[in-house]
Amino acid sequence: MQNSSYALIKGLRMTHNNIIISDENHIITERREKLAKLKESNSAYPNSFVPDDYALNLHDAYDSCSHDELLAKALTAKVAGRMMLKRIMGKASFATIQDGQSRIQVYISREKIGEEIYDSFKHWDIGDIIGVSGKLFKTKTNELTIDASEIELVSKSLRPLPEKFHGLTDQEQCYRQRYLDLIMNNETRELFIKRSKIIKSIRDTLVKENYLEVETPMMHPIPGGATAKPFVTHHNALDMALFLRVAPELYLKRLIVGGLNRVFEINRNFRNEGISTRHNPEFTMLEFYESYANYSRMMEITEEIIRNAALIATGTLKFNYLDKEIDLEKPFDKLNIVESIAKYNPNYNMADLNNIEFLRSELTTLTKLNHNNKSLGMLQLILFEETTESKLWQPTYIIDYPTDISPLARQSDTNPAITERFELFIVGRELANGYSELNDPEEQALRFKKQVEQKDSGDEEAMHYDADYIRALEYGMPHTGGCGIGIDRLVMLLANAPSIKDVILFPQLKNNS
RNA sequence: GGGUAGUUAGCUCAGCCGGUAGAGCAGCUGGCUUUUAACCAGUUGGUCACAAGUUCGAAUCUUGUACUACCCA
Repeated sequence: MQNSSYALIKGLRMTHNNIIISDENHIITERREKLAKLKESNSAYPNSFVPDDYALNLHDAYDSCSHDELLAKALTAKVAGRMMLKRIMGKASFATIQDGQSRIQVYISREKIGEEIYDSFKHWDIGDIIGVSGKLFKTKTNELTIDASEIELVSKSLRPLPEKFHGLTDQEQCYRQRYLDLIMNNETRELFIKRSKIIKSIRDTLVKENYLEVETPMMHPIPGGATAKPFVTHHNALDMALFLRVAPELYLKRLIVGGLNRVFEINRNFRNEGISTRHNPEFTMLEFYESYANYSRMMEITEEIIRNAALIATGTLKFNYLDKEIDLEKPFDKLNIVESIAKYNPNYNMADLNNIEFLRSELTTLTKLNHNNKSLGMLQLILFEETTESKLWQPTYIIDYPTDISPLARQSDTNPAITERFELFIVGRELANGYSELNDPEEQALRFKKQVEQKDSGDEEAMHYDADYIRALEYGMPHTGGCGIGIDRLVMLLANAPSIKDVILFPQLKNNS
C-alpha cells in the first residue's frame, strides 16, 4: 500500500505527525482501499470536469415540459454534484446528485455508458462527487432526469454521510461540522443565504442614504467604545499589547471629525464574556454615524434598515418568531424607562417609580442585593431590566438612559442626569443601541476619567481614557447621531432562529477532543 | 455560576424490572433495465461519552468529570 504510515489496526491510525485519528471505521477503511485503486489508475481527483448547468435551472426550465416535448427538444445537460442517493437495479441505475442549490436525478444504463464504467459506478459511494452529461428526459413518474452518456468520478469521499432519510439532526455536530450540516440540511443553506441577503439589504439601505462603508482597526491599542471585557493579544515586532476591538465606535467618530459625514461599518466585535443562546464571543455588528443628526433621526433610519431587511428576508413585515407574531409595520413604540415599567407592570404607579426609597426596597426584594448607593436613574434602569425588558416583544425604543452608564452619549439639554440615547428591544432582546453623540471634548474627558475610576475600583468592563480620541474631538466634531445593530440577533429574528449559534456559520464551542 | 435533560454502530434510534448489545439506513456479496427513503436474499461493524464505586455480574444502579441542549442568574 502506497501510504504505509497508517496501520489499520482496530480503526486506529497514526499520521506522519503522530496524531492519532481514532474515528476510522470499516466503512472508511473500505473507501481508502477504493481510493488507493483509483490512485493507481491516476483517476482519484481529476481536475478537468466543468459543469455548464445547475439542477435548479434545469428544473425551472423543463419541469413543466411533458415527456414527449422534452424528447422532441433533445436537450443535453452537463452537471456536477454530490451523489446523495443511489438505486442499482441490475443493468441500469438511478442516482440523485446535489449541486449546491438543488438536486437532479441521473439515469445510468450499462448499455449506454459501457460495461467498464458501469461497473466502476456501482462501486462509487454516496457522498462521492460526480460529473454527468447526457440527454434530459422524463421518467414514468414524470421526474426530470439526465440519461447519462458520460459519467465520471470527480472527487472521492472517504467518510460516510449521515443517514439519507433522517439526515443530520445532532445539534452539536451541525455546529462543529457545519459543512455536513450544509450538505444534509437544506434549511441551513437557506438560512445562511438569507443572512447574506439581510446584510446586503442593510448595505443597500445605507448606501442609498449616502453613507460610506469603511473598515476600521480590529486590533486596538486602547480598547473602547463599549463597556465590555476585551480579548488581549500581543504584537511581537512592536512588542506591545493589543486588544481585539469591543466596538468600532471611537474610530468611526474620528472619521466624522475627518469630514466623512456619513459612515458605516459591518464587522466583527469581540467580547470576552460567557457563551449563551444570545452571545457568541465574536459577533457581527453594524455601526453607523451621521453628522448633523440626532438620536431621533437614528431611530428613523434604524426602523428603515430593519423593515427593508425584513422584507428581503421574509417578504412581509408581520411574521412569527417562536410562535409569537411580530409586527414591524406600525411605527415602533417609544417609551422612556419609567413609562415602559408602568405600561408593562400596572402594579407600579408613577409616583412610586420616581421615589428612590420605594425603588431601593423593591429592588432589594427582587434581586436580594443592596442598592443603597445607586442614583434614581440607575435604580429605575435595574427595575426595568428586572420587570420589563423581557416583555418587550413588539419593537420598542426605550429612550433617555442614565448618563452614568452612557459615557459616550450626549446629555439631555433639560436634564443632565439622562442622555439622548435609545435601545431597541424586539422579542425581549436588545437589538440596537444608539444616541446623539457626545461631541464636547471636555465633558468627554470627564466621562473617561469617571470610567477610569470605576476600572480602578475593580470594574473590568469600564472604559480606558483614550487621549487620542479626546484630541480628535478637540478639533471639533459636528453634532452627530450614531447607532449599532447586532446583526446576528437581527438574523435570528428574521430567520426565526432560537440560538445565535444557528446564524453563525462556525459558532464558538468548547473543545471536546 | 445554579438547575433539568441528553450522550448506545458512520447516521437515526430501541434496549434502562442488573444476566456478555439490537433495528432501519449506510457498507460488503449476490439478484434485478424507469427507480425514487427502490426492492429481495445473505453479511460485516460497538471501550454502550469518560472515570470511580456497589455487585458473582453494570449500557442499565450510585457518585464524579467532559461536552451539548433548555431554563434561571
